[in-house]
Amino acid sequence: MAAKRRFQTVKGMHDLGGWMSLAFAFVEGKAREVFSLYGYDEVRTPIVEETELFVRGVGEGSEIVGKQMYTFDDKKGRSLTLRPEGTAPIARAYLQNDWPSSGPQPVKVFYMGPYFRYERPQEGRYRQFHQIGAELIGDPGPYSDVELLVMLLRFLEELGFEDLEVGLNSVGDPECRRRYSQRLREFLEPYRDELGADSRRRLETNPLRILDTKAPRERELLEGAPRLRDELGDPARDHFQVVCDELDRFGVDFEIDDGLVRGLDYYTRTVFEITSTALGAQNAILGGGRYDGLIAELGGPSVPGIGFAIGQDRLVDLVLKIPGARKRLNAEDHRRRPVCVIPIGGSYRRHGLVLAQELRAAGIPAICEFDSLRPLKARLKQAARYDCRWVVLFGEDEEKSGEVVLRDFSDRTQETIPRDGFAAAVAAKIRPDEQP
RNA sequence: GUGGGUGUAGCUCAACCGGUAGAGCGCUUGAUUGUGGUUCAAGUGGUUGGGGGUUCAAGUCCCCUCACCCACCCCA
Repeated sequence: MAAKRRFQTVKGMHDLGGWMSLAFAFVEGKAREVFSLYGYDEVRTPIVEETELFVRGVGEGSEIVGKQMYTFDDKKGRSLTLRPEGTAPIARAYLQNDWPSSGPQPVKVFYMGPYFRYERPQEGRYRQFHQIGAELIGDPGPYSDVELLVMLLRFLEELGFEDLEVGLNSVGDPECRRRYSQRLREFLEPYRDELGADSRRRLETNPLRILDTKAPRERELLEGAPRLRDELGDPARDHFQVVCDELDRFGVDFEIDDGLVRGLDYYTRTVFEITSTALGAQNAILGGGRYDGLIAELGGPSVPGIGFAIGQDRLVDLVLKIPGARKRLNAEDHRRRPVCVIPIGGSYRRHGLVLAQELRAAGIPAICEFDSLRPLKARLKQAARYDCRWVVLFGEDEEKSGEVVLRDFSDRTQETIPRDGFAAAVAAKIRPDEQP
């Protein structure tokens, strides 16, 4: 009775294959390489956490906690949530595993993996998306901010990006924010009627978030608004000054963006974002900042931290748009299969298996086309589809003469070589060609 | 959550004002027996996303539903 049904991925979640998976692996490899250079270690935290972790960590008032979490009860009635972001789990791990006393200070870690947010999908925004992030926990000073940013930019450079827009701001300490929120509220109150419904609500709950509105009328109004930066207390102001000065000294091209306030409640002081105009509406490829109060909020000691999260899906989109990207990815593709072994005749299939094994033992990626009942023609076509450059043929004739046929697809030539030690001979032919 | 757009063969798309579905690519086989990427020939392909309605007749009109895409929102 069951009607034929075509299963497909859940809304907003996708299979990643072909160029996508290549680019994903490429980006991940570069992240490991570069972040390791800066002394960061990789960690992997569970994909599911206690719901309360995110409520406390990300903030009850945030959009994420408010309406975007995949939350469910397990069989014992515990409320669990698919992680919507990476920093709170890292903070949890920091406390749970007592990283402060089990390793060097400050703690430097990076991570990558899938994250989940229940939103309406669109370009660059998916329900399962992927982030690559790093966190530096335990140093309050501005030099850590600078180093983290320099590392980040180094990573992006290695990927082949030249001119990305780096936005920087300081959202100050909690006291500065409270003070400023009050001032902003007073400033906007007279224009209440000109604000959109969202902004009006934020006037009560979180006036800061009004700053990054896209509504033209609201942007106009904000032109004359007091600036958060002018409201910073001395410590926050000095901190930000050092960050800016040092970034200048490193030749980092950034822009101070007064409207840059991040959507997660835990941010303090330095916040940043890197955007690209090549991305469409979802133009932020990464964001981050300092979160000096987060660890304490989760019940730990008062320990400062700073980190960032890169939208891997968006990053990969951009990587694939870089001229020559595909060629570069192919060059780093470990999955290439240069040789295809084709045994001719049903009784030679087991020889195919053995020949292919010998090639692999010699370090040559090889596949075997076992379907010996099809015409040789069709099987050669398969070899071509696998992108193989070489084909090894072995059948009755070869067995008699103790040879194998090695065919080169690139120039349609072929030769016979002795069966014994053929893998070494093939390797010798291929290797020079393999070197870039 | 709110808008707008789109669903026809594995893929990209076509079908005038309703008349009962077509092309390219792909795939399979062949052009003498064991040789690919070109060419030629034949073949394979679809309950037009699903359900209901109007009509003599629906891919085409109406309603519902589902899915995908884009934007708002939000963020990575």
